[in-house]
Amino acid sequence: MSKAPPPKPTDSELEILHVLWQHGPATVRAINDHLSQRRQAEVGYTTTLKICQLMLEKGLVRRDDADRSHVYRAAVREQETQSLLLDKFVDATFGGSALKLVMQALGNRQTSADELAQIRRLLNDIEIQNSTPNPDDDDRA
Amino acid sequence: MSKAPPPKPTDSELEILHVLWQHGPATVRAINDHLSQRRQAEVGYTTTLKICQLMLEKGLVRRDDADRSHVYRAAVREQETQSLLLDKFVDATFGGSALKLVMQALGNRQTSADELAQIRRLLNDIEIQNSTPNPDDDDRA
DNA sequence: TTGCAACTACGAACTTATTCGTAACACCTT
DNA sequence: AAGGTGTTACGAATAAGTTCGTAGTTGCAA
Repeated sequence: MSKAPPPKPTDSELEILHVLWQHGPATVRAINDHLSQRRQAEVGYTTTLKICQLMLEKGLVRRDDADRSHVYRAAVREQETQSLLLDKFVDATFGGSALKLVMQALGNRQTSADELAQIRRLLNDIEIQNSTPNPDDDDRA
Repeated sequence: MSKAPPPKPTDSELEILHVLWQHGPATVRAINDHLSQRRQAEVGYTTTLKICQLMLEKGLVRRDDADRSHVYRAAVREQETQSLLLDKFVDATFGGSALKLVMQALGNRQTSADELAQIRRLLNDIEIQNSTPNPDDDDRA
């Protein structure tokens, strides 16, 4: 038992992570510019700075402070973070049933033929995996 | 423009809504019992009461106060509420892409053959609807 | 070298959500 | 009628997240 995993990011933190995932390492200035563009209203510079500092303490980002303008980069992967948030959301909103969530997401929404095809492909992959159990499976546990 | 729609429920409020959706109208006592069972720890009775009162003000529940023990019932539908929360979640976590969410939900998770079949059925239904546009569509908008 | 501009650190105000204590009230039993 | 039990109403403490002002520092330009 050495290090605790990074906690669930808050909404504001997630917004900053999106910027870092999409554009790579960035200064607070750059992050703040992206944020201000993404939203309707301007975001206070020190607000963004503060959140970056909090995220650093939580281990959600790392920073390079060699230069005067520190450069922040994501310390958590996009997929893993989304998966973590998804788990909590499924539990809270759909009583833990990922199936209900998927049905709702597909049903109450405009989904293009292309997207449907992608999902079909994924479904096929999953069924192939299910029907041909890999003897090496215990390696990945 | 007459009445504002009920707002997004918080986590605690959602937990109470789950109880009401599942068991129908209930007193605070009954709700609190369900909540205490569902969680590991006991929930304070007045805590549950307070949240019910706040939900009443927000329009998330209605209540019948004819008897001394008021009876609360959900004022919002399960599906609509889940859809509302899902929208926000998809925006915040997956940048608005429901496809990414579905892929993640199916990919990073154990999904049974039965569930996969259900999704396939839904996919078929959607494609049929897409290919045979219904002239009555504007009735449902 | 002086002063301006940009940056970091820090604290405080504000908001929202959660939890619970206490008071007041009604009903029932004795 | 008195007292106990269960209920509602309300206020307050706490916690987490967000926002921003201010102070202090650094580097650069005039």
